[in-house]
Amino acid sequence: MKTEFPKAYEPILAEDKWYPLWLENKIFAADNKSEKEAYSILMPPPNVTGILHFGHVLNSTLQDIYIRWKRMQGYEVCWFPGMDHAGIATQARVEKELKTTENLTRYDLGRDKFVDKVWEWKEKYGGIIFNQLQKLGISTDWDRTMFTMDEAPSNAVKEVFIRLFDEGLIYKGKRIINWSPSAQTALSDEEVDFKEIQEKLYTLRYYFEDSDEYLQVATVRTETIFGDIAVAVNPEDERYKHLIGKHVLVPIVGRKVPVIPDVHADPAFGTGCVKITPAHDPNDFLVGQRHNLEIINTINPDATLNENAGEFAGLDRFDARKKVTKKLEELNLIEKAEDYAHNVGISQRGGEPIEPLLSDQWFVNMKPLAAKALEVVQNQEIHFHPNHWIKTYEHWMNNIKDWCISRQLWWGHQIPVYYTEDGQFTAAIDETHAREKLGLSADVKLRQEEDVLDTWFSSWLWPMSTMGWMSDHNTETTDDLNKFLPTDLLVTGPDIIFFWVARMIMATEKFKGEIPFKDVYFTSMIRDGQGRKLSKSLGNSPDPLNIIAKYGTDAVRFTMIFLAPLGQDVRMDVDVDAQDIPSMEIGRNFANKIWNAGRFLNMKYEQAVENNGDNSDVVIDDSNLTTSDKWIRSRYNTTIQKLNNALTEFKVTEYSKILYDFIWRDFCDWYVEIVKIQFNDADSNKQVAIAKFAIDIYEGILRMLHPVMPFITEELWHLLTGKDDNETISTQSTPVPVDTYINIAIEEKLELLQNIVEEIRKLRSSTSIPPSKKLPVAIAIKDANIRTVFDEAKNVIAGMAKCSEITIAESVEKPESSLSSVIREIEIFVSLGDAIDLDQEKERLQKEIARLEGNIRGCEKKLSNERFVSNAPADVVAYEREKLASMKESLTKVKDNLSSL
RNA sequence: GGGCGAGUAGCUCAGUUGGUCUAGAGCACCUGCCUUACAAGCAGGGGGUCGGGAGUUCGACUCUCUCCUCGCCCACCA
Repeated sequence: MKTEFPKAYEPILAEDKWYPLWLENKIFAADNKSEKEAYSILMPPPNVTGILHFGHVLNSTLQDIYIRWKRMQGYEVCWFPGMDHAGIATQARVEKELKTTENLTRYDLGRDKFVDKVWEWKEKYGGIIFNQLQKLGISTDWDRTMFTMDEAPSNAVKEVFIRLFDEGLIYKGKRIINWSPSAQTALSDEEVDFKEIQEKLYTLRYYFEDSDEYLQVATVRTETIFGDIAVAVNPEDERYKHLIGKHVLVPIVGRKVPVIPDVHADPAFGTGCVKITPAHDPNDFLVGQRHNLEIINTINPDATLNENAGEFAGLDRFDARKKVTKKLEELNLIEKAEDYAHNVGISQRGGEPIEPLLSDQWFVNMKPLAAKALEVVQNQEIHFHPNHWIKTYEHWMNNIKDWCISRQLWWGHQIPVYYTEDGQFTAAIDETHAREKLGLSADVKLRQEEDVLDTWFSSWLWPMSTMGWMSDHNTETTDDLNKFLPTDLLVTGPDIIFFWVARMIMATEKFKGEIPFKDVYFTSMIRDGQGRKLSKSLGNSPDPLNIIAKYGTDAVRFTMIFLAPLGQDVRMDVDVDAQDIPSMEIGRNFANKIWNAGRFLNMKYEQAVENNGDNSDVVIDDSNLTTSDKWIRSRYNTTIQKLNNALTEFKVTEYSKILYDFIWRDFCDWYVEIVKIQFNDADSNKQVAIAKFAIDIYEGILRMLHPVMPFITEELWHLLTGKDDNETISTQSTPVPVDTYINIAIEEKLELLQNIVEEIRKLRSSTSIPPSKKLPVAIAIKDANIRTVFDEAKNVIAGMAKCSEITIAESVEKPESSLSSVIREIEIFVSLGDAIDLDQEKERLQKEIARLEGNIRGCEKKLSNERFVSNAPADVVAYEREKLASMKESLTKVKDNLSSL
């Protein structure tokens, strides 16, 4: 029966068919009790608000390649999927929706009802990205999908908080933190980006009491003068030394403040005098602590000025700045105003300038956690790819600061701290335990801390909590933890090396005494044709699903890998209007090439069976293989080795390029063409064997290719093997290289044969003879070994190079009216008859003579250099000698050919 | 200011420990081909003083120094 084999690969059919079958047959399900060696990956949990972008495509494809490759190698594979509750982003999203649909704020609803709303939202929209990820064909164990707010990981979060609290590593403190006025919450240092902004730098006059004399003090933020408590000068600054201890009046406010000595004042900057506002500047806060200064808070959490700002109270900080500046002008208290470019901290979340704000927050003392985490990376227990990220990691670890973990949000893990009315507090899993810890009776009223934890506080436990650690406050170990921790690979962007990678290492070392993963693969950044990062706000990011619909999942996966070298950004031309990325043609064309090769081999096989019956028991062994067959078998096995090495070394782009070159060049361009010729030449009873041999290699190609192109390989594998739909290539073994099949000598001989074929084509193409016209060709080969191979492959050469007849001999007389060429001492003659253009041929040969003479001169010069001959390795010298002799021999032949014209 | 990465054909990039490199591939370009697997294809071709300079070496795209350009990260600017 004929196999139904469409002319072109139609991705959508394969994708829609196989993914549901894989799920149904539980191909991706992991067994933590399996005897097989484990291989596991944690998916970086996408945000619950997230939608698929090309970063996910690259990242997921990389993970899937390793997961599928290891699965085929016989490992017990587990890919843990998960989703992140993304505190600020999600809360903001739901608040916005609440506003537009019901015109309500979260305060209108109250905490409990608002949190219920977020859960509702999550149930409705939260899974979108998982459906999108499934379109990528990724083989995660979906049954293990976990959400950071689920009960099990939430319990782990509580447990860790309590342990760190009890150990004194979590503490509450009044500090200057990064405040996001739009989100009304504190942010960690890592959540603040610095941007250069043009503003005015005002130099203000701080008059001495009862004097016309004044100090010049520069500031951008005139609205902060209400919090001024001192003016600092550098203790070494000769200009001001004598003024230390005197007092000046804060403009407008009129408050008498001291001139104090502090190194914070840089004599080289501005006037060398700096106003000190401890409540609104981190450095000023430190100055304040050193000099025991009062702290006057003048800004509200919503970034309006408070009652300490007098007539300016209630104004927004930026509005207030304008009005205060105007007033200062009116009072003639501004010495000068200059344009000034400086860096301003911007909230990664809201995009507005952060406000340094003094408030009570919770912190983790990170120093004690960093030492071990630094060690395991430095001693290569954990490998970074590319390796150079170690330096960035070391720098951060060595300068680690306390982590501000409290957020003034409602969506997140509420901090498990309980307060009594008289201010005692402790961390506990619930009120009962808290009372116990504080030694209180059951009727004492407690209040839970209202703040929630930074989202990353759950993320850093991910390696443990996904596997059930402390899921019930009790379970230190589980089958998953025993089997799959440490995980093998983490694939993520270098932008979260501090947010996530470093902290996972710290937490897993601290609480489990293990590394969380063995290898970390840092992905490339995807950029558009102009080098800009793909982003929603720039409008240069097409929906990957549209691209997939256009080119097919496998094509997109392959192209991404093909274009994304380890450690370097990827540039792709992007047409957002057309929702197109033209370079995806690379993968699509490749998929089509693979498809058609399969279609052709299948056709030949069926043709052979039709002609001769299914004599598939014909033995295929060295006795009936041609040199060409042995060549492709050698190339195939070499390729398997190279692929394994590439993946082992995390050179995934190389893996894709090796596949591309081998399949397209070696297999399709040469071997399939050779098969055509051998098939036609063969006795009819050998045709089945010829087709089968080629199909066997092709089937191995499919298995090599499956990790990156799962759908087309599954489809073709079934078409060729006729297996039941419930079987899958996913669980077949990866090809294992057979060393004895690798034969470099044969590879070299075939390469020479290819060169000769190419040379004949080249000679032909310089003429006006139609490509379909066959011409007589004669080849002179002195080397008997090579001649034997060429003799055997006579018909192959003839077919590939369009020869009407072909003569191969030790030496041949140059035929009349022929073009000639010499390749590695092998002479080729193509007879043209009347069509020959003698002048053109003479010119060509003269050029060749000049080229050879030039090379010979270079070679001779090298060899006549005493120091080269004595210093260079013997084999290099020998090679040069051989090359020289060969070129001289060739030169003689070309000269003879010229003179015979 | 500190650190990291990159500069090779018009574009995107390979180039393993310095010597089979007369520096490769894909796309783009030019010339032929609808050769019954594939025009999403086949065959052939043009195109680069490997960012500049210096050094080490018999020999440098590859190592060292230096300069220039671009990108990223960290720190910090009253």
